[in-house]
Amino acid sequence: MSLNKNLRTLLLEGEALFQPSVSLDCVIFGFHDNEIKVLLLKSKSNDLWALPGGFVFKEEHIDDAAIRVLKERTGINNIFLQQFHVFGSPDRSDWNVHRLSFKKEGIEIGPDHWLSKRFITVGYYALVEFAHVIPTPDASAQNCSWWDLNEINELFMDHKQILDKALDTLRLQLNHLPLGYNLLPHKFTMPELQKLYETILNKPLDRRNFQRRMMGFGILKRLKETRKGGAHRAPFLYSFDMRKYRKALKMGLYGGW
Amino acid sequence: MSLNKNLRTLLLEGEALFQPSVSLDCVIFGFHDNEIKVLLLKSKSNDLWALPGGFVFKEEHIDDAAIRVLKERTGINNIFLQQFHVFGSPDRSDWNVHRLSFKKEGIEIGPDHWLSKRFITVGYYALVEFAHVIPTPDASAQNCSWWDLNEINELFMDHKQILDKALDTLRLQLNHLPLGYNLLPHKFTMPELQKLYETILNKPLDRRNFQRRMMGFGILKRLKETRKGGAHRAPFLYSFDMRKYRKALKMGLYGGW
DNA sequence: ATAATAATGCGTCGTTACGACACAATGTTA
DNA sequence: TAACATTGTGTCGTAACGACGCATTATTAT
Repeated sequence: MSLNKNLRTLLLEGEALFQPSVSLDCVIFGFHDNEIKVLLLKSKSNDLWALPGGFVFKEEHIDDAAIRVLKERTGINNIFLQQFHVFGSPDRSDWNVHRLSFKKEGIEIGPDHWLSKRFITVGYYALVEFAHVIPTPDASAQNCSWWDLNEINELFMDHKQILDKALDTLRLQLNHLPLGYNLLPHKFTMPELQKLYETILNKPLDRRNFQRRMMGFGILKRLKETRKGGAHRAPFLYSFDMRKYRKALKMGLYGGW
Repeated sequence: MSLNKNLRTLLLEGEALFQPSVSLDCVIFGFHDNEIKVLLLKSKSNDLWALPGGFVFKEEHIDDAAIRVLKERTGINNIFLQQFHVFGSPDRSDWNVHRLSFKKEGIEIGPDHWLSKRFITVGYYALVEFAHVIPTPDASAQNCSWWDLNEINELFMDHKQILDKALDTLRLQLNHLPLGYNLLPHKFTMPELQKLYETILNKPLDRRNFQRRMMGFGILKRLKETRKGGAHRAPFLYSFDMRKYRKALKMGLYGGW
């Protein structure tokens, strides 16, 4: 089996290829059906789902490694990607977990195997346009698919904590980044944008005040089209005004002194 | 010489003691004479100043390693300490720099020496009370002292970039953390607190509006004492109201939705 | 002593931001 | 064609905030 071969290659040659001790894990956020989605991998050798992650090549920038992983799992370039935390507990994984996992695949690894050693992992979160993603498993996974944020309970190792931390960071940075540009399609309606914010903040917002505030930022432009086909009055479509958007990013965005 | 012995120990035994590939560097901020200060180390074997840094013991949490470094350089426990970025460029150091540095000390290290390898470093920034710090050099340093932020130009390797990034992060997080508690002495005056903000933000603020806003946060209490001895009217002393301070931290602090 | 000085304490005014809410407009379905 | 649900737009009152005036007070100069 081809994937299995890739897995063996990883196990045998990984130590020579990758920077030791360091890994990275990506929390890939999407937005669909008014729900926050997270892209997860189902391990072949383990019943738990996990965040897509990877290792850093010996001569690779760690941010480039994250971009590479993202590209491999989603097929997307130019992803909004951000470091958010380093998870450096000495017991965030133990080699026995890996041993048992790989044993199911008929592969034996000992405590001295490079994968059994302690890894410090750098967390990245990504905001991607749901519809553009082609979920693609890696060598060690049998499945790759979107999960509803609210339905995620237990994950592999400390990945649930990593996910939670990513979400906290996202909420903290909400007022500093023009959310939506990366998560929504090019054209979107105001109610859709509002739903996104409501979902992330986990609380309802006033329709009219939301619109006033959003428009006040001056980075949205209303198109002449409306979204017909809905069950009621057709809402206008909006898109981000890239000129003002970039300008706002440079100015340091909203709020503050 | 004792320090030299420590240095040799580090060079010879480091590989066995420390997690490979991973280091950490600390940007230690202080505030004194209306200036932001940064604690720097002067290498024995190099003319450049550097951020205090260190490595992570095999069974040590990376955050604990940062706490340990901070404790060693400043003598302070309970420091406000925060990860802010991972610097993972493959060429952020090259082994030749280390080779030349140590050569001056009469120590030869080759490209295969563990210190010559590539390191990915985790940046931490700390806010400390200037007067409590006892600057203490480490084994590889001949000097440890405070520098004026504005007078820092070139630093060892990429440490200037790390410093700049720390400062950016600090400014971004200004509205989310009650600055001052960690940087100022227990009792302080409103003009002192204002100077701190002005220095970090690098722009003047209105005296009266600043006071109104600060008091509005409800985490300061005005004492009955004044600071006499200044050249003019004696300003009141303030201190943080710890009960309300902690409460504010939990509530998520100011601003936002 | 007494006045000059300069920084601090405290308040006002006008504008803007924002939460709560009312009402009109519009596309779909019964 | 009417009922309905959702969207578009505006108002009102309060709170936040920037700009600014004036009184207060500790030190210094005369």
